[in-house]
Amino acid sequence: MGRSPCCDENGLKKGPWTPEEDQKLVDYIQKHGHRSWRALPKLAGLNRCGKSCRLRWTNYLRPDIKRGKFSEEEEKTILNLHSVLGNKWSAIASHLPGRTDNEIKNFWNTHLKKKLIQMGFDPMTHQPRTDIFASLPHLVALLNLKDLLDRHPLDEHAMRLQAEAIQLAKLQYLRYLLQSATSITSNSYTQNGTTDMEILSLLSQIPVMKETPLLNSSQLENINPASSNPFGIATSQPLHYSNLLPQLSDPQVPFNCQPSLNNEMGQAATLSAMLNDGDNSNPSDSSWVLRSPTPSIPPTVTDTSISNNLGDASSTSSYGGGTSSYWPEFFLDDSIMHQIS
DNA sequence: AAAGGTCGCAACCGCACTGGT
DNA sequence: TACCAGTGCGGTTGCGACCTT
Repeated sequence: MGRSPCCDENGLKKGPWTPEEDQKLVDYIQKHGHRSWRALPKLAGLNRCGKSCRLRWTNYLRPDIKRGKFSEEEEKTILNLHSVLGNKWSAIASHLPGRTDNEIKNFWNTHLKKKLIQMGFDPMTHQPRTDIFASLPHLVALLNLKDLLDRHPLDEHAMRLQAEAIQLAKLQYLRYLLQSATSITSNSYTQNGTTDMEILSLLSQIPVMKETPLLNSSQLENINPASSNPFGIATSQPLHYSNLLPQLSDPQVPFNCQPSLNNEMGQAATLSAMLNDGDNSNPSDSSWVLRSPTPSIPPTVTDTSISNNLGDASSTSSYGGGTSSYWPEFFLDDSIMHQIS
């Protein structure tokens, strides 16, 4: 309020800076500093507004700026800090010497955000997306692709990549089941307006996986809100996951490994065990150990493998490729991955 | 080889907020 | 309290590089 825009004067140059302009700005700041950005352009002999000079200096010309690609370490730092700080780019930049907030923002918007979305994580919450219905058609296509590939075997490398993608699809699928079980108990419409019948229609398109059946047809039918959910609990009653997770009260299970009511993966693990083997819900089973929210060992599924399977070979990052200390919350232990597969 | 499309990045715009006077 | 300069941020644009057809 009560403040005039800094760039409302006519005749001031905009757009890309020339090397001559850069030199003028650098020379002036090195000699006199930048006490007043508004006065600086005239004093430095530049036909620019003060704000433009400030941005050019802080985002490009500052001598301590580091240019070039972000390292894997920087990428992990950004992901970690963003999960805590959100879009506080300057705060994040303060932990990355030589990087500007604008540079980090651009890197986030062009790379990291896409990567998280591609992997099924909400880029704002860093948790598995709850609007899984939105990506369900994508997963259906993925599973149909597997069905196709089963009939047309690939070489060993391609098959390994395909298997990783299928594992991820299964995880997404389990999350979907949990989400649907919850939403079914409260509302027949999901957040994005998808009806349960539409979801069932999509589910019916998923080919049966002979070697690793996740659900048989009757279990699929049980998702129908008109009958009951996969837990065999009347849908008119809310789900109480604590009833399904006796290990919650097991003092031998480390606190950060105990799935809470909000821990989707804990619920997914429970469900996966129930679906794969009705008697396999023994809480003392070592495979129940879950990753803490900041696991030291990342999962084996890489974005590269996923993108390869999805036909997008543009992403080559090694995110989650073996040394990352960052991972969105609630990812499954390898042993659970084995249970699922 | 050329045209069109896509992507990544630097830079800009507008607004909100903070702190000093 | 009002004004002003500086700063932070989300959103957007322009353009060059690269890719695809």
